[in-house]
Amino acid sequence: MELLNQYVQQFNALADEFRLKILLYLYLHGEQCVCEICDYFKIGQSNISYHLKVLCEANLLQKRQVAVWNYYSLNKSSNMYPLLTNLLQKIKVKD
Amino acid sequence: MELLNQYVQQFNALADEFRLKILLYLYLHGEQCVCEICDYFKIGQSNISYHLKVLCEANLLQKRQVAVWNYYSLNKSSNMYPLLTNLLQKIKVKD
DNA sequence: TGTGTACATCTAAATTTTTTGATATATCCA
DNA sequence: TGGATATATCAAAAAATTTAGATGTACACA
Repeated sequence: MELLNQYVQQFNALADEFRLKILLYLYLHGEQCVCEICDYFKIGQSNISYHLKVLCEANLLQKRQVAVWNYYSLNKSSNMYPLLTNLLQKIKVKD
Repeated sequence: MELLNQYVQQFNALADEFRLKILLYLYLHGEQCVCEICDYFKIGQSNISYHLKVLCEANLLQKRQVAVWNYYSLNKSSNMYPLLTNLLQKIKVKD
């Protein structure tokens, strides 16, 4: 049941309004650093970091460090990437 | 952002090991009543009812009542049905 | 009508997740 | 070196979810 638990972790990462909004933001704007995401959402930095970590651990985001900045972007090699982008596209169009 | 919140609700319903196991059980065995599910999982009836409700409210399951029995099955008209069955098939094969 | 069964719902307790503020670490630049 | 910035991590509080037991309701059958 290891695969089942991997899905549980991924669905759990996706099951949060704020995290889906972060994913949508990165889908629309491409790779962004934490402070840009903080500015955009007007939410505390430690809270953003927490949600980014949940998304990274579920393998939905990837992180790239350049000097002091940590850039996050959708992880194109995730098994969920096709589903996720399909869904974000629908949200983008509809909302 | 209504669509986004619909996805949040659906992912949330899927983000639980026990609920995924219920879905897998119904995928493999077809429509079952609550007491059959209770027998299978050896878990309290009120707890099963709670999880079935979460899955129904996310539109992933449907319910059919016949006399005293409530039969639950995968909701084939859910937007998630294709994804869900694809995923349950993978879990079935691999685990 | 009375009894048993299947199930939902309620409530309280237990558990988990999320938020917030504080602190720590690393890098850059004067 | 000292200060500023970016970000992770920690710990405590707040909030949400899950579990378990009790109760209520509807139906079937004697």
